[in-house]
Amino acid sequence: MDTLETRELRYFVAVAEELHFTRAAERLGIAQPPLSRAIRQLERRLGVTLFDRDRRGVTLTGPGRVLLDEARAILDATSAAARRTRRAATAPHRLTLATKAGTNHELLQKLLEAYAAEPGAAEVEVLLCGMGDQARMLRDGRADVALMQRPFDDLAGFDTEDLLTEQQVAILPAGHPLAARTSLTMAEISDLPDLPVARWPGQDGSYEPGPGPEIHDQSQLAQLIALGHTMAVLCASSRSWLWSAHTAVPLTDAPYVSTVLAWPAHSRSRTVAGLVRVAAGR
Amino acid sequence: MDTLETRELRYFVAVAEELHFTRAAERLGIAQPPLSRAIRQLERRLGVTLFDRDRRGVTLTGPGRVLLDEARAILDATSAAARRTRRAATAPHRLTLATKAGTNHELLQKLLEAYAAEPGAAEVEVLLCGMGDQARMLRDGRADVALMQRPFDDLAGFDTEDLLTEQQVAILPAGHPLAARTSLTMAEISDLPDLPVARWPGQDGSYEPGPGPEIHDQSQLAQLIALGHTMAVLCASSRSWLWSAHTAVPLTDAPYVSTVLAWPAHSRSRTVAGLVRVAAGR
DNA sequence: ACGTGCTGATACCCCGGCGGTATCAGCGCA
DNA sequence: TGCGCTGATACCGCCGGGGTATCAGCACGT
Repeated sequence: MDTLETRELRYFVAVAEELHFTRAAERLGIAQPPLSRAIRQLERRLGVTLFDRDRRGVTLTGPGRVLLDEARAILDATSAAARRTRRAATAPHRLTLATKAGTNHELLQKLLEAYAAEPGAAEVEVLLCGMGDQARMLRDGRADVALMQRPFDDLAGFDTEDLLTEQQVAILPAGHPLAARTSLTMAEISDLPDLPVARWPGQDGSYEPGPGPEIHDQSQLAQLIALGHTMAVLCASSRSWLWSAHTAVPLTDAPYVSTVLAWPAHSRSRTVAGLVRVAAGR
Repeated sequence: MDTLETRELRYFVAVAEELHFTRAAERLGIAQPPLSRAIRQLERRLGVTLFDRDRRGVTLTGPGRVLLDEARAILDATSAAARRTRRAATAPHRLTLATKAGTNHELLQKLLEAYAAEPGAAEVEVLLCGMGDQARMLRDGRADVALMQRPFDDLAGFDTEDLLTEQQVAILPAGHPLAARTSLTMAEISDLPDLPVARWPGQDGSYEPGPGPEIHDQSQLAQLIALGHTMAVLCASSRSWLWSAHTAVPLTDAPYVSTVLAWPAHSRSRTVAGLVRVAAGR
């Protein structure tokens, strides 16, 4: 009745992404006619037109866009399911925790120590990944839990446990006039001509256009701030790695940042549950 | 390679739930041999043993339990995908909002009014359901958004927007000695021999054992409290429907309750987004 | 000890459906 | 008006899912 097979969803997503049956077919490694037929069958079974095929190409209909979102999530979930099942078999007492460079290191260390002291604790493998990669790692099953930051990271679809909430601070060169202030507002530090804010790479590795220098790690950032070339807005715990050439000034109107432990919703894994229990201090 | 077909997942879940191949097969409406073969194929493809079949029946292995969680979520997601796609086609400008009896009615009314005033607002259908049903409605695609309460409802897997946070109050018969107090603690009102706390039905419609009366709606509760037979702990906005025979006393140590608007993670639906934007006051 | 009834696994067959090739049909364009 | 491109249709072959019949292990009974 309403049994969307994953094969159909794969086909549908390919067509929806290419908006071109022939190209989608060769991407899938099949011929075009079976693909056309599969999509037609899907449309007939759902009783819904998913694509408009008029002169000048193929476009998604409204319901088609809805299904595209759902199908992508389902396909992610199936490959995640396979991966997690295999990992549960090959490494039954191992837990992969994804974190990104720049999240509170002491917090993680304390968490890991506390968890290791638990009876029956699993071996925890820490996976460092780039900005925003944790969500993908969690979604596709390559990680079991992740350290993430609200409101920066997209926590939709995960269960979370708050670990720490902290203020944001502006990291300035010690010699800069604003470094003498005891607090600052976002307005005061945005668009400073002599101190453009540093730019991190996005999910795809590219940089947004802007005046600030392009950076990709913390040591680089530290160097550039010390040289007086840039500044950055980070959470208060970043103070731990500052140099004497840096000054951290609290930002009164920036949103508070929570570091949270996140894991796939409804994971009933005993190992994940154990780590979460420790993290929650219970 | 790692293409779990939904048919395989359906079969797997059936066996995992029945722990009996023959019964699972007849539940699926197929014969037992093809089912055994399908599970064997799945195990071979994953390279993982999902069931232990020894004398004395079939049991799930550790990896099997992992896959069961994942498979259930995936099957829910596929039927939700089909339902949402169909609804997007048949009622493109309609939104179903799930709420449970007892959640703040004024809040909902204000939200609906504000949304209706938006240009291009969709028609909103309000669906009243029992305790904890909203999550299922949202997950299986029968609802697009839901009003839920933290920490009571399970918000895992949803995106949320906080609407209102409020204190909890004890609703007592006006004549009761404790009704004269200006505040109470949880300890003071638990296990009162003369005022047992009322019991709501669980997800399956059954009641936990306890001394209090079994109730199933608000008017029943109001009646029983007025008669001095029971009491209840509810959020502060419940004051709006109290009678003169009721008294609400703030509970200083009960957790605050947030009424939140919840929707499926990563829903990019324009109609849902519109309602959320209004709810967020943006 | 031996049959009996239960389980799931195996063997074999059949047919529906998936994927392939060949071809058609609409449409833009030189 | 042909040419090139698109997706749709027609037809065919074969793999694989599902069926029946049967086997094999194991806990019972007497």
